[in-house]
Amino acid sequence: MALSHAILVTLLDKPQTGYDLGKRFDQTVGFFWRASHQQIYSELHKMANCGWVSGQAVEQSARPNRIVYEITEAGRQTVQAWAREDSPAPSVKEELLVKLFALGTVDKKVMVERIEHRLEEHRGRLVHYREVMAKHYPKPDKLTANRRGRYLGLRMGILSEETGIRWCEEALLALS
Amino acid sequence: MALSHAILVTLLDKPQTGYDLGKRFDQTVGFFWRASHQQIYSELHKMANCGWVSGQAVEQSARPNRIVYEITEAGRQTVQAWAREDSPAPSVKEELLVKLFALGTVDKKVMVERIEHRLEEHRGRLVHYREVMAKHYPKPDKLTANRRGRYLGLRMGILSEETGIRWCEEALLALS
DNA sequence: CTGCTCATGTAATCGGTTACATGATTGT
DNA sequence: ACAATCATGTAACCGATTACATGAGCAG
Repeated sequence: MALSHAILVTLLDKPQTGYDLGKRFDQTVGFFWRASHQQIYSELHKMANCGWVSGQAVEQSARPNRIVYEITEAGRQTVQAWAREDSPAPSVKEELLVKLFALGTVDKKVMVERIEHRLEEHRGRLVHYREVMAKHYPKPDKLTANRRGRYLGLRMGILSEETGIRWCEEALLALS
Repeated sequence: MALSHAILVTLLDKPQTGYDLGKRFDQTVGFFWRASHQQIYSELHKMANCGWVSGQAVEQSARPNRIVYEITEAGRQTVQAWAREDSPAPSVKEELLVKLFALGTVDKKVMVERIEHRLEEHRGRLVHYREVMAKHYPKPDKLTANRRGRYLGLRMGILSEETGIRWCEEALLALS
């Protein structure tokens, strides 16, 4: 289990529906853990069976009904125990880097284009992260524990993008 | 398909057995794409059916027989076509960062220990990468296309570890 | 009138992990 | 004596992706 924990952590904030979780995932935890809506819904059902969350249907007119999930005491304890465990090294799947290993056999022009494209993605995300930083964490020295965790996550995002940009620039230089 | 391509790329170098591939994966492409031996064997069977590789059994006395796989012309074309495609953004699963999002509810001391442990892992890998760099790429300006690709992969590894170290140090400071 | 947002789900399939199996040889 | 290395595989399971389905309301 692993996605389940990411969901529990998000539910610590406040009760949410599967739909809400899907959207928030894309903005916050999503950088470190991606999940599709199907996965989230099925995981919520499983967790409700385990008693880690409890769902409450909310009737709506002219809209599909919502099911708001709340973390239970058992769920909180699960999070605590999980946080105490050692985290496995992050799993990486970097297709672009695998392609680089075939640089002898592959058209160099195409690789340059791919790296340029990657560079643009990094730049776009970096701009976005910096905006979030300026807006939500203008003074990062005095923060509650909760917000400090999120701040550090954002810092990781910014450092990663900067490194990605530096690597792309270096790679483009080496291939020219 | 994706692991199949990582295998094909490795076979571009020279024909190899599933066992060899498993070991080389841990050293080279393995940083960007991890795979267990079971996965590699079953993938090789599939690829042999597709005609991307051809296997040749080698009898051995007092050792299990080896099956040496070679990339075929069809396999080479598959690599070419795949390299031309756009690479999806790398998928990330960073459990430690997810835990940070629960910093309000979780024991801070435990988190500090986890980050210290992560820091040591980064430092260890960085030392190793720098040794490989000094040994195999002392003069990185004049390289064949093939070796330049691998060099850039190694550079990515070094930059990532350095960034990881910087982030861990920053996080430990923020949590003290 | 086209397409997007809200909101939940099923089914099929693929990719990956874990556990189990064999059996001689070499190193500590 | 015990563990590791070489070398290949099967089977069960879990996790993730892709495709498909529904259906009202609202904006361009």
